[in-house]
This record gives sequence, C-alpha cells and structure tokens, in this order.
Amino acid sequence: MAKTGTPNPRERYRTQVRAEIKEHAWEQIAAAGTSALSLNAIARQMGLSGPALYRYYANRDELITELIRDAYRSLADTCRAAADANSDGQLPAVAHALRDWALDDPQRYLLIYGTPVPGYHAPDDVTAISDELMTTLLDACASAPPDSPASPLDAHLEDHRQWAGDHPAPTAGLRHALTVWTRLHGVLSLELAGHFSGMGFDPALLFEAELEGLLTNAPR
Amino acid sequence: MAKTGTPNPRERYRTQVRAEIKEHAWEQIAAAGTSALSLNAIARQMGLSGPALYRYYANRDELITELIRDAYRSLADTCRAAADANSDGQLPAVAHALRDWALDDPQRYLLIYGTPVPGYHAPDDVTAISDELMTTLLDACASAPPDSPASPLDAHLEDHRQWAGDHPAPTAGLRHALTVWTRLHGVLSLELAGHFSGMGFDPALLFEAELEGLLTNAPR
DNA sequence: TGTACATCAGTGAACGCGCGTTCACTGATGTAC
DNA sequence: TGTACATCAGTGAACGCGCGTTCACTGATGTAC
Repeated sequence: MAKTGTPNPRERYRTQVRAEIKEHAWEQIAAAGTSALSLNAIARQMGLSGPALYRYYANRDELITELIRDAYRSLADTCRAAADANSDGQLPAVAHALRDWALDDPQRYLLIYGTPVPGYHAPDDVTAISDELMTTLLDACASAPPDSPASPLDAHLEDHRQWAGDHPAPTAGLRHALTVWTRLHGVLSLELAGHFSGMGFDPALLFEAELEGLLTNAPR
Repeated sequence: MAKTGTPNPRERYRTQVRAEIKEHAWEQIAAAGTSALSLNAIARQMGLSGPALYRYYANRDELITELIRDAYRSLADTCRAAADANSDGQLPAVAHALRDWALDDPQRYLLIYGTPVPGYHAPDDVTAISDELMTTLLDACASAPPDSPASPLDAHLEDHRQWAGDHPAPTAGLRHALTVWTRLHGVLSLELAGHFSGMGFDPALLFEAELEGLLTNAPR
C-alpha cells in the first residue's frame, strides 16, 4: 500500500537509471539503427560495466520491447493531446502532430512502422496502445467526407469492423480513418527513409497536399 | 573481345555460384531480416567454408549492395513490363505489378523501401535504376486527372521538376506520380509490416480502393 | 594427343572483436529496533 | 541517535558464440604449345 505513490529512494533511483538507459538506447538507435543496439555499448556510454544493466532489464529483448512501448505511448499521447486541443479541426491537428513527432526522431517512428523483424510479436499491452491511437484517429475522422462514393471496400468493412471496437463511427468513418492512416504514412515513411532527399522538392508540401485531399471532397 | 558473349566455363561457374549465394542470402533475409544476413551462415548452408565466399564477394557490404541492386532491377523490369503489356490502363497494371511483386517477397520490398541503415548511401547505378522506375511511373501517369484542383504543391513542383529528368509530363502529371507512389506505398508497407494483420479486413480491397481513387476524379 | 604451366576454387587455421549473459563477490545504502 | 542486519547496485572474471576477414596452402581445372 504505502509502496505506491511514495517511492522510496531506491525505487526512485531505479526508475531514473532505467530512463537513462533508454535515453542512451535511443541515441544509439538514432545513430546506427535498431539492429546495432547493444547493452554493452550502452553500459560503456554510461560509464558502467556491462552486467550492471541486468539489474534494470532482464535482457536485450525486454529493453527493446519497452522502447517500442514507450514510442507507441508517446505517439498515442501526442496525437490525443493534439486532438483534444483542437476540437475544431481534429484531423489536421492529429496529422501535424504525427508528422512532427515522426520528424523529431525518425528512427523512433521507424521502430514502430518500419521493417519488422520476422517472427517478432508485440505484447498485448503494446497492441492496446496502438488501439488507443486508432481510436484517436477514428474520433478525428468522425465526420467523414459525406459524399465519398460507395466502393466494394465499404461493404467489406461493414462486415469487418471489429478492429474499431465499439467505436460509434459509421462505416464511411472507418474507411476514412484507414485512408488517412495509409496516406499519411505513405508520404511520411518515404520521407523519413530518405527517398525524396535527392529530388529537391519540399516533402512538407506533399504531406500538406495529401492532408488537404483528406479534408475536402475535392477530386483526387 | 572474345571474352564478352562467350563466357568460358570458369566464368560461367562463377556467375552461377554468385547467383546461388544470393539465393541463399534472400532466404536468410526472408527468415530473419537483413540484419541477420551472415556470410558464414550462407557458406554453411551451401556446404562451403566461410572464406570460400570471398572468391565471389569482396565483403558483406558488397553482397548486400548487389541484393539491393537486384531488387531494384527486378522491380523496375516488372513494372516496365506491366506497363508495356497494357498500353491501355498502364497505371492499374503497374500498381498491381507492384503489389504482386511486393507480396511475393516482402523482405525484398522492405530492403528497398523499409527502414534504412543510417549513413548508408546507395551507389549511383542503383539510383539510376530507381530513376528508371520513376520514369515508368511518370509514363503511366501521363494522363493526370484533368481537373485536380491547383494546390501550393503544383507551383512548387513547377520549380522543382529536375527529378523528373526531361520527362515531358505536365506538372500535374508529376504531382500525380508522386501521389500514386506515396499512396500505394502507404497501403503496401503497412500491409507488409503486418499492421493490418489483426484487423480482419482484406488489405487487397483497401489497395484497390486507393487505386480506384487514383484513377478517377471521384471525391476523396 | 600429351605434357607443362598458369589459373583459380576452396580449405583450415588463425586473428581480433563484440556480443549477450551468468556468477560470486564487494561495498554502499537504507531499514528496524 | 546508534547499532545490526538486509537489501541491492555495481564489479570483474569468465563462458561460449558467431561474426567478418586474412593468409598460406592444396588440388582441380583449363590453356598453350
């Protein structure tokens, strides 16, 4: 009872060191990608011996899983906050929050949405956060473009809306949310991976144009 | 002179073994991701000793670069062929060729378009192939939706069209090609990374819906 | 057709490296009386 | 306030591993006369 809410100094320190480990982990990931993440290297950076880290994380996988969890948590919170702060125009707010968040640390975005390691499966609580994010997106898409033409996809989604949980959005809203997701991710992931870098134009404008298309009913 | 066109047996064998090495490399990548690619493991799989592979590739990086080159080559050829075989409706043909190609070997697609290793820069000849692919896409988009509304992006692209080389497409065509690229990649990369897998709906229909939107002027 | 020589594929031993991880330990920090 | 004990952070040595890569070599294959 007394434990929760009044962490003793040791717990406090523990939490702090765990956080510091993760900071160094993010730096390493930013510098050389996730596959180059090494516990020993982190320890070295912190002026500790390798085995010391095992006080804080059972193994490398546990650390990576927590990084993924943190990334999702941060993204979900960021988007939620953007939505809440802009009850008029939630969608553009969320979209810009997403882009800013991604550009702030590309490898963090890519840890979530980039190349998956075959066979890795995220634990349930991580999936839960990703659902939370989906909910934010669905909320932001509550007002779907009213005159989107019917497509085979709509009928199909009508039958497969369990992923939206009990969200009250109409089927067109689900469809819109999916479209928002894939389109923004499309521009963003190519930008982050550097595929536009030799091309000379400003990716921000491309992102903006896609967003515009998602907000209006204008052709294309 | 005599060398080219009439490869002697040794050259023939060399080429064959290089190809065999790459096949095993792709298998390994498919099984555990690119970061797990190991020359020693490939040698083992082929019943050779590790150093033997150095007859064929100077080092690990050279092998990976060639895998990337092959992937681009294969994708560019596949899309070009699809376009040429469907002079009416090039765009849907290219789009479907792209998707089929990606699904055929997800890790191959992700080797090109997935998480990049920070600091890696593709050699010039690889960039050239990627330009070739862009040209195919531009050709397929030659007929851009005529009434797309003007956007700040159009003016910007007018000033930054060097990436299109001397392609005769109008600015709206460049814009359309970029949009095709990002939208299809958006659906495809999320699908390949497994982000739809728990959701129950059929990603093919989502892809089809996006494609439909790119072909018509219908809203959204 | 046969011999002499050059080429080159593949081997096995060896190198240094950094990794993840276990273990028995020391020493500092906090807790209970 | 002081002492006795428990907790726990961190160490250093050690493990086995697989990696990339070099090197001197053997033996087979092809080439030139």
